[in-house]
Amino acid sequence: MKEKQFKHKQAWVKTFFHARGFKCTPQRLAVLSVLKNSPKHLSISEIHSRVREFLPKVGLATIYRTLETLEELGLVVKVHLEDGCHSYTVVSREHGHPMVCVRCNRVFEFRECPIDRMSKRLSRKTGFAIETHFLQFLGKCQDCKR
Amino acid sequence: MKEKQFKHKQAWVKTFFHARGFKCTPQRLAVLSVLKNSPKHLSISEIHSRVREFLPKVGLATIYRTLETLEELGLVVKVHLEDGCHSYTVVSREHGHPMVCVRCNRVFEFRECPIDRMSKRLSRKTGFAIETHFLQFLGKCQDCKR
DNA sequence: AATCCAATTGAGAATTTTTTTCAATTGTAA
DNA sequence: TTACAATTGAAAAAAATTCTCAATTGGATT
Ligand SMILES: [Zn+2]
Ligand SMILES: [Zn+2]
Ligand SMILES: [Zn+2]
Ligand SMILES: [Zn+2]
Repeated sequence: MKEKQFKHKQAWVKTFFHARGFKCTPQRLAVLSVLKNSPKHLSISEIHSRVREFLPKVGLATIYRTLETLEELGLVVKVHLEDGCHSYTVVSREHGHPMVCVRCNRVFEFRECPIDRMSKRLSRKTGFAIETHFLQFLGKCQDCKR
Repeated sequence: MKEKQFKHKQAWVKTFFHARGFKCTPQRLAVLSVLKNSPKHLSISEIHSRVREFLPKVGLATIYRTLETLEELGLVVKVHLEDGCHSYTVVSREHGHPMVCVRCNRVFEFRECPIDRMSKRLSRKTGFAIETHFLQFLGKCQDCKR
């Protein structure tokens, strides 16, 4: 059951890569899988060491390259924190925004966008043509509250 | 007139530093002034070289330390971009959000916060206690549109 | 105005992070 | 299977950031 779901996902990813002209390599699948299986955002070196558990000879440069690719494909995003913006998390395909727990580092996704609806108003008001926005919430998750 | 305003601002900053237990040094004033006088966001090394026009012997480490301080004091913020989060801009004291032009790099400030009002709803809905949020708009300014 | 002291700085070294290079490997289309 | 462009690993190079420590300095106190 779990395995079937896994295979299904893998297949989907494979198609996804091919449709965009990228090869489906074990390294890319591993990085994606590591991120998908982590409730917390992960730094580059955390990703590296976790990937190495599966593929022991993967180099750090490959992690950098892979994350760049996955980010470009919209499968992962950088997590922006007070002390730097060097960790990553997966995102669903729909436009949503990460809520990051500053205590346990878990990332939840808020699957709404409060910005969309106000974009036009902002444009009208300021003359600025918004193309994209970065929105991220920092706080405490249900478990870490209080 | 302009000079008077400048002096006034300087004095204000001095008080601001002192009230928070920081010294008012030429280096800090220079970094702040460089950022205030730049309509565009600036990278660390851009800041460094501009500061050096006034104070030729300032070291790069001082720029790092100063930016950390100014950020902590809420006088400047990091600008987050697709390809990294390594440049800075000044912000007004009120809570607002930067609109960054991806063409000319100028930063405008949207002096409203669309998030405040929805924070409670989000909390109620998700159980997540928002402490801060990070919102930034990317797009084209009036001059760079079309 | 002179003194004192903790905070800050400059210089450079050290460390860490990121990018580059290139030969070897490997997905994938044919 | 074969062929080839894309991708990778390994190592070096480059860039970014932090650290150390003696010297300096802002500002409080006299
Ligand atoms: Zn938590
Ligand atoms: Zn959004
Ligand atoms: Zn960032
Ligand atoms: Zn512009």
